[in-house]
Amino acid sequence: MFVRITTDSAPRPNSLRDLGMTSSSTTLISLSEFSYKKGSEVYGEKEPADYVYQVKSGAVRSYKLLSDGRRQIGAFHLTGDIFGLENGSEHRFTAEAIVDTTVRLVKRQSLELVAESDTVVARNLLSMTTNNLQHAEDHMLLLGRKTSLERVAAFLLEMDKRVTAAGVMALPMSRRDIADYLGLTLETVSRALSRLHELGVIGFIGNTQRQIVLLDRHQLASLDLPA
Amino acid sequence: MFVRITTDSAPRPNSLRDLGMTSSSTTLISLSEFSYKKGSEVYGEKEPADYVYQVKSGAVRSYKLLSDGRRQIGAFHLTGDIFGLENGSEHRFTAEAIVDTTVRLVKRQSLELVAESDTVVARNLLSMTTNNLQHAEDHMLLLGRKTSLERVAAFLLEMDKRVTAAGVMALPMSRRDIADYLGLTLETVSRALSRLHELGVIGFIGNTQRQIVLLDRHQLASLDLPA
DNA sequence: CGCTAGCTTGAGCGCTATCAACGCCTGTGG
DNA sequence: CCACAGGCGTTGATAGCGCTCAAGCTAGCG
Repeated sequence: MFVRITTDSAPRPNSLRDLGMTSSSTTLISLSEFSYKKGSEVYGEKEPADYVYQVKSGAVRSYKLLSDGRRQIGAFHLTGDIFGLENGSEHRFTAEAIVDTTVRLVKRQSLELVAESDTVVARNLLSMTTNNLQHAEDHMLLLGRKTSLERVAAFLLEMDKRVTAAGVMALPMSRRDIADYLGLTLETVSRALSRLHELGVIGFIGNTQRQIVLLDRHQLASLDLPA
Repeated sequence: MFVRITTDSAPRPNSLRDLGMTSSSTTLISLSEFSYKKGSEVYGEKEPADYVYQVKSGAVRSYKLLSDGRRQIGAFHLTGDIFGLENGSEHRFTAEAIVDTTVRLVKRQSLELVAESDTVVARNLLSMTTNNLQHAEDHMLLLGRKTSLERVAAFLLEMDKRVTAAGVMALPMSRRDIADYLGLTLETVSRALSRLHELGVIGFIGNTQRQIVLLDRHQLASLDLPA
């Protein structure tokens, strides 16, 4: 079955290999792997975008910095996510490993070469870009118009869809990362989480505070988008 | 000369006609025109995205609403801008005419049909989507991390690039529209503009306050991005 | 075992929102 | 031609949400 980009439910290509190999093209895309230690940079803003990446294991943050150090994280990339796909020749974010991370990577140029002749690959590229755009559009609404509690609730629901295993969310990122993703300070994020805990909406597991159980998704959703 | 999407300076296709006609395809894309009165809706969020639009004259705002009325404007579309290009089947924003507006429109399906066989058109679609993505990414930084003065300064500089004629910016949108674009209230926008006026950075022309002269672009830029 | 990084919590402050009053311009109808 | 209403913008007073500064706690690690 072929992906139809004309529907909202079009699945995004879920691996770099898929991107290249569903193609009828005979061109082979070379895949390699690379590992980054916690905190190290995968690429920097304005650097030439020579590679496209997929998280094999670990987690990555993409962010922009202002000259005085204010940081806005645009996205978190978790296992399976593809990132670093730019259309121009330069990266528009800095990407950093949040924890020890292994990525697969392909040369961007080889991808473009295939896309040139292969409609399926080209459509997948457009589809991925559109998914990124949609995420950014939703995030603008959050950043521009939501309260701190709504932002944190929305964050938990988003992560729930992506990292929950056996009912427990294991967050790789720190409070500061969450804060810079949500346009808040780490203290405000911490207070919101405490409040959700008091309300019985979430629970913590273990002594690190990064394992969270969603006890009441319905109430969480109503906090995200109030009646 | 063909557009190369591999460069940052790739010009965006600047008309719907271009999108269809630079193509080697023999398929004809039917162009029609339609006019909207000030304040009327071009399309609503979640409506099927059957057409793609280009502003012939006037101005359009694209926004999302929360259930309690909070509004986030994602973009302003001015003369020449193409909007309503969704990759899914539904619009993700509501689009409204800010002033009396005339648009050109094409059926989305016909565009997709051409893109199917025509690499140039397909690349232009990707290029336009990427431009929208880049704008959204920059706007996330603004909404998440900039002060009110920085936001207004950034807004003026952005509009300056797009609507300035003979040194005067004629803004079609109200203070409330600007506020909902910048994630502020209209009072805060008004105060920021007054402050910029006091500082001698901008001037007003006429008795409507929508004609603005940038007296000191350099200072404005330094207010947008402080050292 | 002490040190550091990360998280929580408290106290106080400041920026932006809220509420309100007012002015100006425009359109409308007497 | 004038009176009036409504839309839009500005400005002031006050409030409140989230930020800043600070202290203290815990876990992990050398």
